[in-house]
Amino acid sequence: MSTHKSEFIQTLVERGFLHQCTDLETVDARAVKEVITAYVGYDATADSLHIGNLVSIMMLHWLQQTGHQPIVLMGGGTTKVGDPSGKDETRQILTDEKINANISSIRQTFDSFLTFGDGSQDAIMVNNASWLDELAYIPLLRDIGRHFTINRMLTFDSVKLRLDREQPLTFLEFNYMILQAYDFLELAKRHDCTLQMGGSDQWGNIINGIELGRRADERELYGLTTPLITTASGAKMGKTAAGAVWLRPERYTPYDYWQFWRNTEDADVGRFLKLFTTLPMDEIARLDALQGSEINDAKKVLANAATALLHGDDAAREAAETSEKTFESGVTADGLPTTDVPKAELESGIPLFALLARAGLAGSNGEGRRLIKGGGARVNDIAIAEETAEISSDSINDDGVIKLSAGKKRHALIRPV
RNA sequence: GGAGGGGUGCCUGAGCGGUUAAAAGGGGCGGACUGUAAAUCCGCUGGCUAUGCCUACGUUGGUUCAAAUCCAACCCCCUCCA
Repeated sequence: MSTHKSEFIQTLVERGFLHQCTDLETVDARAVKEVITAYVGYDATADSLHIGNLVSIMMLHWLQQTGHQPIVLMGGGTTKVGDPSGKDETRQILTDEKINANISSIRQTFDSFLTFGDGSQDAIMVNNASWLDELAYIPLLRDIGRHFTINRMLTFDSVKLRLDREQPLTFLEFNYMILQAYDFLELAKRHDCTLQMGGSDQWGNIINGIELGRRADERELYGLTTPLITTASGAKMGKTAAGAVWLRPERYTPYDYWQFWRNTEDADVGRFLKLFTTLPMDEIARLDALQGSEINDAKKVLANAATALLHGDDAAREAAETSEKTFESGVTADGLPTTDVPKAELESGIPLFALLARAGLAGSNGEGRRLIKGGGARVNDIAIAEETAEISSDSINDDGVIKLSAGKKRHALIRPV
């Protein structure tokens, strides 16, 4: 196989971003001679994106780095309807204020990966509410609906799978692909956007946009998808006990984020370095070749690089230091999550299980008790086995805090105030 | 509109009058082994300062000493027919 002509496609391929493309040769050729404008769409259902979105964010990053223009499309309009994909959970109706607040919070994440501005290669963020809100039903049916045949819509996986499993598919959901197709057409008209990127599950929706572009406006549009990233064990990435791994620090601290990457499975390190860091390929090849416990060094590099990319160099360094102290030197690090407890309360003694719950290491007092019974609870690194043990100010260590641990990895500090 | 089937804990899914805070598996948490990895093995997995109390099997009532289990109405889902 010959290598690709454009830096953009070359980068995507060698780093493992490319799953499918509607016309790789043409996109490759165009990327050589002109600035390509491409977009990825994101829903605004929460105030933060998560690890699952990171692959496409990195792809936008490389798009810009290789000389092209990224568009971040926020689904402000589609979120108002509620994303119909997934199960038939009751959709949360979000208010406009909430959606807009979500969008501005999410925007901050993109500032870490993209350069926004007015230049030809500067990224822009747009909200599909600005056109979807104004759509009128009859004109939409007449101008857009006429280009879709039910016959064809029924062949798309998103629809077909649902029908095959004999699961209900509402008319609303059925229309979702039309709205997304419409987004692509609108972006093509407004911003001369010619490429839509997304996860492999978006393939059908992307195709629809491309077809609509050709039929409604004689535009030549392209689509490109990333593979679904799973861990080597087959688990969907980014689903941890506490829930999703969020990208906003308010939801998921830089320290936890660093730890998330540090705990990558051996088999995933090379792949993740390529996808989630911007380290040069030869450096990654060297790290990927490490064997046995040396792989831990590669994991630290991964954690440092990925955290620095999202949260900045300082935050990454701090997280690395806290981790080093906690796991390798056995020193109490002040970068751990800290809970303030009034001195007076400590004087009179607090049951350990309650303190574990307050520090967030246990979800309830009962869980705290179970943790102690199971032998996973430690105070200042000393295991406590007595379920009703009380902690008082006697436990305050030389650093003026009490260090609590749940298992080997989860630590927190109690600070008397 | 008619005829059937079904709604159980984070998820899947058993139970079909008391011994049921509810089998089993998954997931999660903890322990052992390691390298803050994987695999494996073991324990735990509703809440409550707790030999007890409270809340839970779609909703609301009822039968019963006793109901997730029986009855009624209602809500929701699925299949077939129209």
